[in-house]
Amino acid sequence: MVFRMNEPNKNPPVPYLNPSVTTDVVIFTVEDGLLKVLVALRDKEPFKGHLALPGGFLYQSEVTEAAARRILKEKTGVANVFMEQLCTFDTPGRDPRGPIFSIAYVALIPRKKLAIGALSDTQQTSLVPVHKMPALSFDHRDIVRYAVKRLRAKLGYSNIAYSLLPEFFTLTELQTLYEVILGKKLDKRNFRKKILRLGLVRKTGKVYREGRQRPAFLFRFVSRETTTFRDMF
Amino acid sequence: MVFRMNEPNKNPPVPYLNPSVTTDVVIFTVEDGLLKVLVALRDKEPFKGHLALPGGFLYQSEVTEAAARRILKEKTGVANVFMEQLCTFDTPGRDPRGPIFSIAYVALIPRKKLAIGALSDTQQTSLVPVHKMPALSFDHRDIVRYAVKRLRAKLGYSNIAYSLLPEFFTLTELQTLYEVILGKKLDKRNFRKKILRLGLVRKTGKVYREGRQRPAFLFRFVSRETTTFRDMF
DNA sequence: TGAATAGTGTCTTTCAGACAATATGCC
DNA sequence: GGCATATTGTCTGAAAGACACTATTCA
Repeated sequence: MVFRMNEPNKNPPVPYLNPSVTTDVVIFTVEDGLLKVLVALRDKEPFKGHLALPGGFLYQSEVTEAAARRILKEKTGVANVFMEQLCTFDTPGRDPRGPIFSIAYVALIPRKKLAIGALSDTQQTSLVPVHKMPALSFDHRDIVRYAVKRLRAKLGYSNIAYSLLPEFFTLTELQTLYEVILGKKLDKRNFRKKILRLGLVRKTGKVYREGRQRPAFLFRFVSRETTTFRDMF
Repeated sequence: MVFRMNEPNKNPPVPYLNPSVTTDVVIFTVEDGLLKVLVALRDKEPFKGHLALPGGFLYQSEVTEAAARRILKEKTGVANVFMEQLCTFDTPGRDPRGPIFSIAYVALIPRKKLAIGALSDTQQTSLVPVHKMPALSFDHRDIVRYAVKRLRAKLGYSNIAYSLLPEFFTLTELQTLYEVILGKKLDKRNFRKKILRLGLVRKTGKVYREGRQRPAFLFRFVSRETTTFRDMF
């Protein structure tokens, strides 16, 4: 049986700090050509009715990554996606209830994998573009800003983008994804040179036909293993 | 008054997980041309008598960076040095007492700033080279390995090295520091080209005279502000 | 054959890496 | 003048960035 963690100790049995720990997840996806983050309306105090990152306290014997994956599943219906630890936030005053640490995670999910229901009003969740991030509860805006920085940085030297694409994709699709995440246009020839030199993707024999134009070759990532947070450097 | 955090809840008043949180600090310094980390003999169970990173539970109302700085002060007598958050480690089983998270920090200290007493036998601390890291308690060896990775990576694009140098230094001193941290020799001309192009250091009018050879110009970092963990990308 | 997107090559600049001779101050 | 270290430049290859035309398929 699983128990939900209690509210932070207001009257702890001993006069020591047992800081409460929450996990918050920055869930990235791409929709309508924009990099978006999933935010939810809080149904409890503090900040009831305000937007925040999905998150919550840890279950019994739960580690933070498991908690992050559970939250991800609850909010999006998705499992088995790329996720890594971002950072731990413990700035004093970040939670009005007292010292509560947030161990933040980052997840990347293709838009079409997100269950429609997960974004319905009943779930009180929505996707907001990172360039128009509204005010968020706690220090969640800082967390998102930091997550965006790291996502953009990792894009340049890792295969992190595979998480947002189907197994087979065209180089145009890949480039568009990069442009959306980086927030700027890229030169088609230079992009292809760089991507192919990195050796992360490989051309398959398949082609993609849509519309009446020339078909595009489909590529795939050589490896779907993504470096985890501990390999980041 | 400050209270020390208790041992992790063995019989918690409520059946929820309030994970205990410790802070561990990877304290880097350079000695005898080697990059070294400060480790201490544990005086308590678990792993009593074994080597571990300096660390401990949080005091009442203490945030992790404050705890890390307190631990740093206790072990080395040093304050006001560069320190940044590394990562949070919560692998199940990392602590035999149960789920105890470690929020790891990295600090850089010039060897001569380390109080001699801090390294005496009474303190049970010693400096060990990173390339000969002995077995450490908990998962501290992983933490050190990750810290080294990050230190080396940041060296290439940040002014993090300033923490290990006096305000004024020669380019030869700077190069030697880089060589020690990276664990390899660098070409003098290429190093100077790169460092000067980065724009992190600036030549001062001063010169450094020692021995009977040509004096060297002294440089200083343009800024002693180091990007913090949240600006890392 | 026209529409629409796919695919490709060159030039320039910058940077990394290999490589050695000259400059300066002190004794 | 000799010693010891400081300082400096060139060449080559790799990669980034600017830039425009040809290729292919289908309607």
